[in-house]
Amino acid sequence: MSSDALEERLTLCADDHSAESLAEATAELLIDSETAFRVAELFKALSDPTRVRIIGLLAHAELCVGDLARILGMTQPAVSHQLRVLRNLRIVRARKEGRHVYYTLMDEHIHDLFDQGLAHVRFG
Amino acid sequence: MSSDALEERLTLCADDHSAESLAEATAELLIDSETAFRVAELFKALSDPTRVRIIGLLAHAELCVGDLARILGMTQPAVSHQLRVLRNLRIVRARKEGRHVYYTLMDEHIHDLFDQGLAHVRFG
DNA sequence: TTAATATATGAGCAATTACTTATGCGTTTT
DNA sequence: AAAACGCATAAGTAATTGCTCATATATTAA
Repeated sequence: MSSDALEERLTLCADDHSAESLAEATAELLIDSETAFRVAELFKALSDPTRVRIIGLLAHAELCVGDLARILGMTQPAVSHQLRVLRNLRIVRARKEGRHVYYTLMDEHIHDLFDQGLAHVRFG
Repeated sequence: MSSDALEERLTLCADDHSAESLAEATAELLIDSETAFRVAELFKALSDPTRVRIIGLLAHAELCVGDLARILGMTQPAVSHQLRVLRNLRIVRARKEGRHVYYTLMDEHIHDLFDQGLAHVRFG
């Protein structure tokens, strides 16, 4: 669902630049502020190198907090803080087992979104 | 290319938690720091509500800076600053014509990545 | 129970961010 | 030529972020 075949890409800004006619022409194109905030929030969760590496690991393996910290060479609280960010935005899911907490990615949708960003950097 | 059918998702952290065996098991899964930085940088460009709205507009229309500012109800320098962020990361492309500068999204890959994030928020 | 382990959380700090106002540069108009 | 327009940029500022160390909570072991 990348681009709609029915609609051409407009080029505005030709003659009239009044706020009224612009608002009319772009009313449906302008993303409302709540949606914009939530989209930004989702991408923000993926916008830190540490979280990128955590997601990259959890895309292929279920890991507990301590092992994530050891693999990344970071302190346990630092990793826990980042995991909380990812949990709050439903990027990862936690499964408690004894005194360990195992993390994985929430779903395939997140996996795809992440892979697409990774692919864009690797073969872009 | 979402998930590889050949590989099962591992569950580590079973018995041995030594740094050596973990490093061995996850060596290929761990994203190198430069790649992690660049992926984070890409997502960071999409992680601000103003930039999300700009990208949402440019996904459907080619617009000059002044009109973007009018549509968004923001000052022109504020929009210019965000456009520079997007330009530096090759998210948008600028086309100069007279004293106007028209912006659009760089390519369909960016369009798809953005749409996927938007869809995840809207239906998901 | 007491001690040890695994994780989560709170406070504090340096670095970053997104805006503001002021101004500079290039293009068009008169 | 000068004036007006469109955009980019610089400096400054309040708010946010990602870490640190210290501590709280929960589970298992002795």
